[in-house]
Amino acid sequence: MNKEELVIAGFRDLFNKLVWLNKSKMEDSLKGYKSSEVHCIEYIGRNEDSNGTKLVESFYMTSGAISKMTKKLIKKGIIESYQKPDNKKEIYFRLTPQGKAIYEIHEELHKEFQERDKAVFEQVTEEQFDSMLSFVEKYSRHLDAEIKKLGADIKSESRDS
Amino acid sequence: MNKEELVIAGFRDLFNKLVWLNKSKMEDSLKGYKSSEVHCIEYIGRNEDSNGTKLVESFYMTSGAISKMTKKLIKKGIIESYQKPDNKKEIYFRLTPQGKAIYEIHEELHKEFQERDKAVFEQVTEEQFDSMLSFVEKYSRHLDAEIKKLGADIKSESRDS
DNA sequence: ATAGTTTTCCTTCCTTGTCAACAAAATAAT
DNA sequence: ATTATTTTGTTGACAAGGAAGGAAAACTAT
Repeated sequence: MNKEELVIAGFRDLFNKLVWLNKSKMEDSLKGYKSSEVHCIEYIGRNEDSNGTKLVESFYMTSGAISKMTKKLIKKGIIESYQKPDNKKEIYFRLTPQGKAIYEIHEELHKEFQERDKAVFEQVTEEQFDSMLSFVEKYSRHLDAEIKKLGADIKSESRDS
Repeated sequence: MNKEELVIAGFRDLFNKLVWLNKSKMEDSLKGYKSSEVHCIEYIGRNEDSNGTKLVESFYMTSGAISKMTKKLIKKGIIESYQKPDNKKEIYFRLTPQGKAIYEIHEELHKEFQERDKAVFEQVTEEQFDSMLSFVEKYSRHLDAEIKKLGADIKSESRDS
């Protein structure tokens, strides 16, 4: 394995561990709420006027899945939907008081996780942070371009048929 | 968001993109095979004497899921199982010729992805690689320790009841 | 104005993964 | 040697997400 593969594989494994561990802790503290639901609550709590499309884009999930999840959260009384007077198509979401309570607990947990991992991050220098961030940014932009290309390909294909 | 969160969130988003994009390309080239199946083929192809437990550990999936996936792959004729003369419990897997063919195509695709992203990685210096790798390693070890702790917690809990 | 196109959201069916209970082999304890 | 515990793998009920197709609102040509 070259270094390129090592970095990718290393980060993938790291993320798997992190997600698994935090998920366990989360579902322990927030009993009754799944980590995917909490993730959704987090997003809606942080972003004013979230709607289905925004959730689809940031979660890399299909619109069908988002539709079902939001419906379930509404049924549970965790979020509520609303519309704007000049737009009858888009449906926005906001947290209910119950949702806000969960959001707060989640924030606390988040701080707990940071505290847990402090020892690791304390050893990272500013230069290392900046270097990693610049790498992430460059790679991310590159992939955006590739995804855009793929989108164009799909369109040109469908034009043939 | 502090730098710590930026790095984590940045990598998470980067990975989501990478997985989504490669998955699309993969299911385009290897029509009929799901990316999860290919992932499994890749692991079995690379690791001599893979068994269920090894797959569970490296995929962070439940043993039920692994059991079903391997059964499906056997049914499709992509992998085959075998046992060792001195152990009637453990079941090992290896690729069939058909599985090996898929493995080869996957390897080709992998090279294609590397070619696609070459421009990004060429800009990364040796020092940056090493710095990222050391970060991944440290963090990973830290999480291993935390996961171990959690395992101990679970055990002590069940001892109470 | 209105006819086509795109965006946004929903529904149904299917696949995949989790959970929990279980069985059998291997290992440990007495 | 016998019994208890752990490891390994399986199964069935259930939940989550994807795919495909559809409907209504919004946009964009004429």
